[in-house]
Amino acid sequence: MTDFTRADPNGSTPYTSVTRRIPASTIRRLSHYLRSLEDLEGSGGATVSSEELAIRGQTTAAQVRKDLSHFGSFGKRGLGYQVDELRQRLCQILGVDRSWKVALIGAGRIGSALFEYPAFESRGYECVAIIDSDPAKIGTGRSGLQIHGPEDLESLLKGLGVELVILAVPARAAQEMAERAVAAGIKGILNFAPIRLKVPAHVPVEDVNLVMQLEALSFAITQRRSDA
Amino acid sequence: MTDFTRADPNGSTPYTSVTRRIPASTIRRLSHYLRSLEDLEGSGGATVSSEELAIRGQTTAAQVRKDLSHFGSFGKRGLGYQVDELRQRLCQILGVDRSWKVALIGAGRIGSALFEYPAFESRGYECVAIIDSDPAKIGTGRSGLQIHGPEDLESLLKGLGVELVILAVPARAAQEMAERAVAAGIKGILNFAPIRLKVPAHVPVEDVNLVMQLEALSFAITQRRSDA
DNA sequence: TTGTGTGAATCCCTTCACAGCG
DNA sequence: CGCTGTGAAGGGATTCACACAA
Repeated sequence: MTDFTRADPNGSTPYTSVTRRIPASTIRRLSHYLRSLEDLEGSGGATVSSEELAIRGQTTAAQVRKDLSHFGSFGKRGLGYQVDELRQRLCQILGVDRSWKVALIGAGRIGSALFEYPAFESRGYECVAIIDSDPAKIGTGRSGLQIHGPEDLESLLKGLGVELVILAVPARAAQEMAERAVAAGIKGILNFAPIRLKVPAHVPVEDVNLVMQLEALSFAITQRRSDA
Repeated sequence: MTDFTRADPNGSTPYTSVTRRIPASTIRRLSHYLRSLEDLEGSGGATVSSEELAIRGQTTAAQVRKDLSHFGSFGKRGLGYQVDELRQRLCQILGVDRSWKVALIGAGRIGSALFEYPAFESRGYECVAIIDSDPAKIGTGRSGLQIHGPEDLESLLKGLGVELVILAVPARAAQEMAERAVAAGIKGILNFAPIRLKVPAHVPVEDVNLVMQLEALSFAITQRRSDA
């Protein structure tokens, strides 16, 4: 469906625009590399090898080089990668060389916890609005932000130019909230509700599903047990 | 490394023990199917087709059948799957046909939020211990459980027979806590710290990395923008 | 000599297509 | 006839291996 087999004039602009389809696993690894590079900036030397990045990211040197090769060639043969330069490049690639306005929909326990997760702001994700349907919460505040009712969703998101939404509402409310957020122009959703959201293909959704991850653990443990 | 190419007498015991390597993506989909089946039990008929499960799980009918075929053949040709029977089977496979004793290490915002996440208990994950290093928290309680200091880790985990650990401590403390938990006999870790834990190969680790997921979103959005 | 960048080979997952059971 | 179960085909991602640049 929607076959974007675009002409590939290859190597046209190796830096900014990327043409080929990038595996999701590559993106996850880039996040790891970025964190490793940040660590290295404090403690390590000025350059890293793919080998070193591989060890820290629990992958292989070839994988590191292949991952990076999707976006250009950033290393020097015989030397490795300039730590600071590669870090900046990865920030660009991952789109974290800027700040993102985020709205929190659902100020329950999980939502609120996230809100003060320190790692968010350090990456430029800035919470600019909180929405919750609980009348007892509306009007009260969290770290300088007032909690609004769901009826304000459209005006808030549009008015503030929100691009990302953290959706942390009960499953039954999630689909509707997602649709309204998309209609209000948001560009991506981090979804905590344990359902598969139906949104237009151009709106990426990342699912956070803790029960599923626990199930993966109990499967792995049970599995191992029943071998042997 | 560690090549477990085991003899494959094939089809020996199609139900309980499984020999072949199962893709992680299959396990994630099984979780979805399980949830769908639970929904169906309330509202739907007594049987489902792979087609129906595929739609609800956002995959294909062939994929559903292939996923299930790793574990046996649970359907009736021409009919589909018995909803209740398949649900039970999936519970067995995922290891949620029993309860799991879970300890929470790190009672910060994220940790505490999880603790009252309703979906956990409904799947049999039972929090039996909370550990935190903050002297102000130790001795106080959360929903009937007292918070213990890190020095009690070993005795608590062993004494209570804890099998799963939710690790929600700052990155710098995570590796040490993980090692102590493993030494205390736990069997799996749900890790919220943004580092790659080094643990023995027989201890499965599931990483929850929200910053990484946000980065995946900003990448996808930026990516899309720089095409066209 | 060292360590990157990359085609080629390999491995693994998904999709296809159909035989076969109910 | 309907729908599962499954070998075979196909497509992607990882790994290999080496040419090449510093």
